[in-house]
Amino acid sequence: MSYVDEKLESFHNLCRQKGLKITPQRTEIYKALLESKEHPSAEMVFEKIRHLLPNISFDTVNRTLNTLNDMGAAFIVEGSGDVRRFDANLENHQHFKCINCKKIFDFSHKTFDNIAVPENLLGNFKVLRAVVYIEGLCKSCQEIII
Amino acid sequence: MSYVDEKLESFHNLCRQKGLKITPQRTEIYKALLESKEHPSAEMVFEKIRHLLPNISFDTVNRTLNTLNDMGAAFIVEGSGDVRRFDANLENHQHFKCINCKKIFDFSHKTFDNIAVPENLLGNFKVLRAVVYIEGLCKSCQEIII
DNA sequence: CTCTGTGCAAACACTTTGCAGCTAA
DNA sequence: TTAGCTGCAAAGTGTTTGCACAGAG
Repeated sequence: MSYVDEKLESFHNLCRQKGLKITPQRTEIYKALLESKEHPSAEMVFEKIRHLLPNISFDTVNRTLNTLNDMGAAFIVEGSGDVRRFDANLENHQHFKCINCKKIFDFSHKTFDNIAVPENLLGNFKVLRAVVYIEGLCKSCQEIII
Repeated sequence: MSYVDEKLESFHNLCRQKGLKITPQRTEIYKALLESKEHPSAEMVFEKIRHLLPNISFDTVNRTLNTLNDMGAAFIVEGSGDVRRFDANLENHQHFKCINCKKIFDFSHKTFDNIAVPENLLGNFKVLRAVVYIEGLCKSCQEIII
């Protein structure tokens, strides 16, 4: 079974477990997100799958992406301002975001996986996600802007 | 000279340096942001200063906050989704954001200041900001949601 | 058969823009 | 005086909601 098929199967299991129905839309949206490396926005996912499901509405895409985020099958990429971007890759990895072209680049730096959350926080807060996130200019934007 | 006055003076210097005019609106908006600990949104800043400048428009507040961000006197707080929140505290510190009530709590953890950016990133990207950001539930929201 | 999900449209919330008059330098 | 700034209004952009019908379980 391929990687995507495996992921799809556990996604379907997660749906069942949460009492959510497995619809072609949900499946395609999840698959599109899984296969994309660009951390797409709702709009980008919509464009990606409208040829597969010609009748799908943008709202369904948007709503479903929120559902994926709520159920934990994907998450909204951290960032400052701008449109929501989604990521179905739950493996430990970090993001570099170009503040000019808004492209998001994955990178993986062991030290940033499971960074130690300070003790005094743990007492008062329930930590759900500790994220290291880097912002700057990507190669091509550095050249353009100077 | 008080802390706020000092900050205000260097803000005014920064304005002059960038060729931006020092207007009462700009000053009050910057001051409100500086004195606030809640990482306010444009709306929150607007509410905070409208009694000082009764004729100020929301747009000026919003526009000015963007200007502060552009000129480097403040920045947009990282997060996932939601309204833009601003911070004029440029000192090293980290944020914990409650995903339920959206409150942002500052904390300071030496290890997270100036975290070492991986070498292979530095070659390809111009790093402007490396952020550690923690998301979860604050004490009161943990109790309510359960 | 039942109950959730979808598509459509409209509403919302937040942010940006254009412009005329105003004001800091 | 003259650039840049402000206030107002309007337009944009992205996201959410309400509802009837369709479709998964």
